[in-house]
Amino acid sequence: MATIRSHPEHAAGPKTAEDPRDRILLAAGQEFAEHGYEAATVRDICLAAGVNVAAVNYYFGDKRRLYIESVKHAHEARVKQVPLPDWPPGTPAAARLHDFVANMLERMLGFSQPPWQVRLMMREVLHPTDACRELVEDYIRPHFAVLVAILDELAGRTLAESELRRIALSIIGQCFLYRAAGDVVGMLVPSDELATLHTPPQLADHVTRYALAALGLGRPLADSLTSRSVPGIAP
Amino acid sequence: MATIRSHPEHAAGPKTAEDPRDRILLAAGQEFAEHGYEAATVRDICLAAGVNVAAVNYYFGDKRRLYIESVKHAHEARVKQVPLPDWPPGTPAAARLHDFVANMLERMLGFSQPPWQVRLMMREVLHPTDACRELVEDYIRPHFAVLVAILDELAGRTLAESELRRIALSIIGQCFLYRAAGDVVGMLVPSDELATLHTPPQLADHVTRYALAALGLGRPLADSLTSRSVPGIAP
DNA sequence: CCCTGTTTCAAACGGGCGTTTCAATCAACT
DNA sequence: AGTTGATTGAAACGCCCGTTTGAAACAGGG
Repeated sequence: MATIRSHPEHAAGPKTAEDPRDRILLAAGQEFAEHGYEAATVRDICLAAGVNVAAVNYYFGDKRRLYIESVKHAHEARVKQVPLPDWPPGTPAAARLHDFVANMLERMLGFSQPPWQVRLMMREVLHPTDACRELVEDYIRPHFAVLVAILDELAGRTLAESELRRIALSIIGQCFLYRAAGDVVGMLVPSDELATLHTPPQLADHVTRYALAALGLGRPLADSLTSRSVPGIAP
Repeated sequence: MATIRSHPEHAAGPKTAEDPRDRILLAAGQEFAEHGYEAATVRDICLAAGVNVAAVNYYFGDKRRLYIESVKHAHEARVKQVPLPDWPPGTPAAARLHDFVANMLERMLGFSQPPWQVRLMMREVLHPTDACRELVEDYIRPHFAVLVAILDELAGRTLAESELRRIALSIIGQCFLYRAAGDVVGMLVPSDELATLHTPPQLADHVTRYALAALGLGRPLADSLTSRSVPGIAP
């Protein structure tokens, strides 16, 4: 038995000590996020995970089920990573709106965490598959409800639920654009401006200010004083 | 041979509907829009176009060049199909803003034209390839400049260019969400509400009203509370 | 030790892909 | 008609895909 035990790397892999199943899930999430379901190959996934090609079939059955599992895995990790703020009672609705927007932008654009998880979920949002409905129910709808509640309070409970939803979607859309079409935004905006005015904190201020002004609760974006700068969120 | 019949050189009358090159471009645009570059197959494209598989190589060289040509083709067709309104001098800026938003929504969501052209361009925006930069320069940037000019006039030329760009992106983001994440929006909003309040005309009204209110030029969306202060945000 | 069930491995299978081949066909002109 | 060059067609090529195989390596209890 002169078979060469060419187990790829015992030390060079990301985390060789973990279960092969977890390593496959990690590598699959990254590959699917980067290239999409069709273009990602199980061979590349297994190479990155340091396992044999047969392992994906052994642990997950086939490529489709591996994909669904990796989406759910990334989703659950993300929920634990960036939870919504836990506002103490009495926190003003306007402050909660700003926190909510900042949280959403940080989750979508923040560099503090590996980007592939959000990229993977974005793919589901943009081109839904079987994993999408679960994602919406567990992850997106609760967040949406929180935003609607904040807006309801901000508007003094004078607006219809349908109108609140439209305003909520307007706010989400502004954040969504930067995540989904960030490359095009980068082409439309000078690069120096991009680095200074289109960062998550700056955008959170802008989106919040825009919403409050539209609701008649803040200073309008355009009046005689705004040409310089409207003070953002005071520390 | 690597010779490509890139364009029919003979000056004879173009048989528009029967030219194999055009039939391939049409079918390719639909297939690429539906399934994406990787998942679309040359065989399906040729089947739909009613030509032999060798034709795509004969006319375009390879799949990649066919893709780029089909994106440009769809783009040019779209520009001719839905041009920007030609406002007579003196048209109020607010009216032009509403027209602009309605035009953009109609172009993105309208049912009056085959949807695959916009779907194809959306793919480029969401996951740029070689064809993207050309698309931005020829198609998106001029529209963006028109929107910025409208906003500049609306704000009485008091806002910095950078601020105008941010507001413009806010407006575009709201429209973009419905196009790119329409499926998720459909899950978050009751279906009856979707059919009545989230149509292109209704959305155009909403987005315009939202922007005008934020600029302090229209009635706030929640106008019963305009006198209330906003603790925690504005000084 | 052997037996038993689980996990890993190299190799291969069948199929679909983009691409190429080359002979057949067509259109136009001499 | 014959010639020529541009198109079309059926078939095949080589490659890589997801998946399967069957045996080797491992682990634990008798």
